[in-house]
Amino acid sequence: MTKPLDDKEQFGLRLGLVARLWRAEIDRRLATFGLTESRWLTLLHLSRLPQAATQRELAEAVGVRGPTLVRTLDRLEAEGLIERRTEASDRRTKSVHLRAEAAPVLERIEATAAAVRAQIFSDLSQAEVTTCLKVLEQIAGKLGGTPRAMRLADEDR
Amino acid sequence: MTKPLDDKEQFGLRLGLVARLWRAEIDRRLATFGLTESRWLTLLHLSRLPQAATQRELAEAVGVRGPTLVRTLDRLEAEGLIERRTEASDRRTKSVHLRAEAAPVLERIEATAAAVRAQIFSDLSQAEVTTCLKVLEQIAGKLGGTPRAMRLADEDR
DNA sequence: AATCAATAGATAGCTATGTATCAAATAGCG
DNA sequence: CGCTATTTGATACATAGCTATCTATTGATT
Repeated sequence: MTKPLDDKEQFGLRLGLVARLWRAEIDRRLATFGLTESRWLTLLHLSRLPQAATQRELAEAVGVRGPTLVRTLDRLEAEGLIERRTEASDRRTKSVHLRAEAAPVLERIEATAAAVRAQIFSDLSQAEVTTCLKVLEQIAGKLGGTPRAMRLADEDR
Repeated sequence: MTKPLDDKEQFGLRLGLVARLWRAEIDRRLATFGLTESRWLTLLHLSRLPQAATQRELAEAVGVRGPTLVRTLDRLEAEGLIERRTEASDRRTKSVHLRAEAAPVLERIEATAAAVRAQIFSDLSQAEVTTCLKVLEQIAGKLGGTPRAMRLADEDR
């Protein structure tokens, strides 16, 4: 009949579900501002990267592939929040810049992200969060996908 | 270039990233069998639900919305792995059944899932996994109620 | 200098997820 | 009985992820 799943058997499914729920919650809260996860995440990373970051660097920071970022940037550019500039030093690259119009949007993003975190972590200890994060990082390592942020430090290969 | 985000700020991004990596690993391993996550996950739940489960029940178990399941079932049905039957008792509903052709596929799925788990959890203690799972459960609870699939799993303990 | 390999970004096509909406069937209420 | 609300599954459309492939540019080798 129905066989119960142990902790490890449940893990993958639960992980996928929580990731989807989290995304949906953010989408719901930021929808009135015309923002979805891919957009706000891109803006947030952009605001925290050094100026004149290239699309490739930004894609690594966000954790998506090039083509995915291209479409996200297309939208953000159409909305007037960012702009792409061709650099003289290497005309293949385009640096991505926040426009002034993005400032209030970023404020809203920061506030919303903080509110969601407050809701999500209210009953969890720092130790639990840290342990869970460590588990996630180790899993990422096993899956050949070292988080992009860490690979940026390496810079070789 | 380092990430100026603390543990909790990183959490959502890391969660989404690991969920995507996990899915990609499964996709890679099962691709030669014409299976993607949505398909094998659906088959797996179907094999663990009581016979004559309706599409609605199956969607809740898998953790997706109706339209998503409809399309997954369309493919599985086209591949001859499942069949939909209209029930006389309520002609709105359709019960979903595994066909005999699905048996070897399910065997393959179970074996692959076990192999992936072995790879992923090899360096993690049971305590860490349990803590992480507990965190995920609490987050799921905060985010719009307990996921239905989990309630089903919990019920048969 | 010319040629070939590598890199950055863009495009196309696939899969998959979601919301909104629809038709059909059922259930409930007057 | 007849009207309305609810439920079930299907469809349409939008967002977003991926790989494969294309163009332009750069770099390296001969």
